[in-house]
Amino acid sequence: MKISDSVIRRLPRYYRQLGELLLEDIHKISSKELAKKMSLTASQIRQDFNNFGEFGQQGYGYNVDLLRQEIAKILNLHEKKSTILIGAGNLGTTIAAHIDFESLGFHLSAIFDKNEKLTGTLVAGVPITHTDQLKEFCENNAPEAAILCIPKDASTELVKNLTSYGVNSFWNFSAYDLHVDYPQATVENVYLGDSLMALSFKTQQQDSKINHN
Amino acid sequence: MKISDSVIRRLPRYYRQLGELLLEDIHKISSKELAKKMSLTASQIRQDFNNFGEFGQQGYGYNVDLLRQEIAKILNLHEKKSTILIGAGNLGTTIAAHIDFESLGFHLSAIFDKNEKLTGTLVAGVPITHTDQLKEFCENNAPEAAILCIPKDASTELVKNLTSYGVNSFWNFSAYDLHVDYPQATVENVYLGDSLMALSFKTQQQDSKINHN
DNA sequence: TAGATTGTTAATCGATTAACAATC
DNA sequence: TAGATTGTTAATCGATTAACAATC
Repeated sequence: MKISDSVIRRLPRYYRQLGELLLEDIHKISSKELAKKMSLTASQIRQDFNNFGEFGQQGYGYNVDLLRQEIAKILNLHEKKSTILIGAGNLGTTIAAHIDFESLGFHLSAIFDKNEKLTGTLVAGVPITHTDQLKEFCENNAPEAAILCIPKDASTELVKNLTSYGVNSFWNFSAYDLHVDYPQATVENVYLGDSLMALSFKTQQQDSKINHN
Repeated sequence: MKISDSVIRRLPRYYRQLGELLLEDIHKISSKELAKKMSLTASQIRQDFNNFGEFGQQGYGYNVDLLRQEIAKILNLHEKKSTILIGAGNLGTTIAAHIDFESLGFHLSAIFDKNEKLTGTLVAGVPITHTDQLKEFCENNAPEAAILCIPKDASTELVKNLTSYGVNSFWNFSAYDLHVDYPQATVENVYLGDSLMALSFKTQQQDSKINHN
């Protein structure tokens, strides 16, 4: 079945929210209560879940622990996908250090940078390897995913190479619309700038609303 | 008029894409051509623009420079909103250094951190101020936006204070669903983890599709 | 059992797509 | 003028919401 992008975007939110509930020692929740917490509707939540199975119990609601595990399965968080990060600059090192890959379904196997001076330096416990070794590493270790923290111009060529080495998941921070031809590839583009522009727009909208009242 | 979230999310993409076109010295484009480049439909693009005005010319298309300027106006990129960043840790300093605030409609006025050892250190040309000074700074400088790069637990209290100091735009990296009660507040939550989980899901979906063929 | 809440079907709403007159 | 392409109205599609029987 085809899962819509709207649903895909809500799945991680459910997963996070259920984690929060467990921290508060809440182990049972109804779609109505969850809806209130997440600014959704109970119908929407039940529709979302019913894309994947029946996780609740009539008259009772949902078991938080169980539901969270089910969503983890749906998101495939248990299969730790071997991942390489390319570009150990400011952004790259921060991503490496800041993201909890293991709990998100990934494992950071290697970090590459073309700057020889950085070779061997540890970032988040992973030594930086020179980009020259990229092909060999991929042939030996078959990483599934790559995180791109390199300038825009370098990305196109690199992605072409990486797909030929068998990498087909891309988490792209290069601030441009990465479009990969290979049909088996999956790309998740992150544009922090877009998010900030959206904030600019929404703030302005909010201001004008207030001034008109 | 109420602008839907779908449209808001596309506006920065248009802005970026038009910038790319200018770099390639392309100054004229039709909705059809733009649609192809952005994987949208020509109708959708024209509908989007017509929320805000008439920017094209029948029989010709759109002037890229002009259209880009119009979208900049719509996004309010020209009004440089005074902004403070809170939390000069790994993520905070990277955001400060990596984001081109000026071209996105913001101006980074100050960076705050509670660690006294960091006070005075320059990050992206801006000296770190101790959090004790936050209230005073806001009273004197009236920043409009705040970027939150602090742990989740500290956020709720901080946001409460900031709203009382008149800050009502929040760019939140604290990895939790920031929900601000104040009706005049605008929040843009960034969850890098959600994005990575979405990649995990989409990759799995892609894999199963390929295996079924 | 009675009350609650799910799973699921039906109705509604809004966003996307198609069509076409207006016009450059 | 003829061709192209917009702006805009109408049709379609898909997502959200409402309703309710099933059932715990």
